[in-house]
Amino acid sequence: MSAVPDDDLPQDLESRVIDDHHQAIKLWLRMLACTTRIESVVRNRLRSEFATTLPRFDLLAQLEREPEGLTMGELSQRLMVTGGNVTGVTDQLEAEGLVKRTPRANDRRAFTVQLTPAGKRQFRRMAAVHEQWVIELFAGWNADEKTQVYAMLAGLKKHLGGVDMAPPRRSKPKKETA
Amino acid sequence: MSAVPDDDLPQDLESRVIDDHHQAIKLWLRMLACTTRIESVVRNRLRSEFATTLPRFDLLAQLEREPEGLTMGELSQRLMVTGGNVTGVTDQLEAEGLVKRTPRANDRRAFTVQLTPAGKRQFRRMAAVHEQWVIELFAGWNADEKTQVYAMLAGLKKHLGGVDMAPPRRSKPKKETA
DNA sequence: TATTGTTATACTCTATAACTATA
DNA sequence: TATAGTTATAGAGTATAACAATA
Repeated sequence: MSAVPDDDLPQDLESRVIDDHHQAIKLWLRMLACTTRIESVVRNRLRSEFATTLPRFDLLAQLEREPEGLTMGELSQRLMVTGGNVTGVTDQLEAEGLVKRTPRANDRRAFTVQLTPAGKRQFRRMAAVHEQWVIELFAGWNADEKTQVYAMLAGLKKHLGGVDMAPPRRSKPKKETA
Repeated sequence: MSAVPDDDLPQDLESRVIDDHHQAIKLWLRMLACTTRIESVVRNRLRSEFATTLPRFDLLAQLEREPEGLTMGELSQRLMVTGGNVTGVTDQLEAEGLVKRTPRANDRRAFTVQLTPAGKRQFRRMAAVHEQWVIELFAGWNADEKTQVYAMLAGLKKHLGGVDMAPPRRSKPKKETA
């Protein structure tokens, strides 16, 4: 049926490739298949092993590296989600005793959010296991391959930083905000 | 603040790296940052340019490469989502006139789902633009780099096929299902 | 008036499970 | 009894917008 039998797993998103030889698309679909799979394994394991989610884990990770704490706004920026979401996740973590909000002396609108001692312990426990998972998931690559891809991704990431959400003009450029 | 200034974008998920030198974790976070960014650009543009979503686009793509059509169950497998979701997406696309369900002669429980002529036209229009986006997003890599990563990802993907959702036993192996 | 954070709401995406109609 | 598909429901994850308190 398909003119391109490809080489491995047939029944996943990568098979979205039509019958073409378009390098970028094929690369993208394969890369997406890998990250989707890894992310899904991590999410599942975080849920079954620690009854938590990736956004919660990420929030704790941000706090772990800032012992001084962060404001809600700073968390929102770093996690790249809107403020309402940070409020919700923080509420949950605070109810579980893993983080605490402390009013700021100089600006009574803002809080400092920090890990509690229990939060620190819990996060470190999770982070250690999480790292083993990632090591396991990337065992398909040896150290050299990992280093190589890591270096290449730096270039891609830098490029992506300059790409706009809005598509580039395909028809008349129309004076470009004149 | 952070002992590892890293090299580029400071305020995103990659900054989830703590101050360690753990190769696999650093690689994973950088890879995730890239794919998240690309996926988010694609989702946004699909919405703003074509008022559609990635799952809808993916379903159309599956049908486009199978002119004979697919059953709901086959779509479910290929898109790696449960049946109820396929029903929902198919309902929407059918309402928009892009796909059609045809009862099967031999098994009256099942349908053949196919693109309508309008669906074919619409998908091809979207696919062409989508490919340009992906080319633009991967312009940070030259042809050699793309080829190299594509090849390496094959190995990673193959490895991931053998990784279980459940974490490997970390304590007593306990007879391993005897 | 602008900013910090919260609340309310809604939509996408996905899963599970009960259900219908065939087989 | 098993299978194909649907329906109903729930929950994660995210966004927008109106709002309160403070700056």
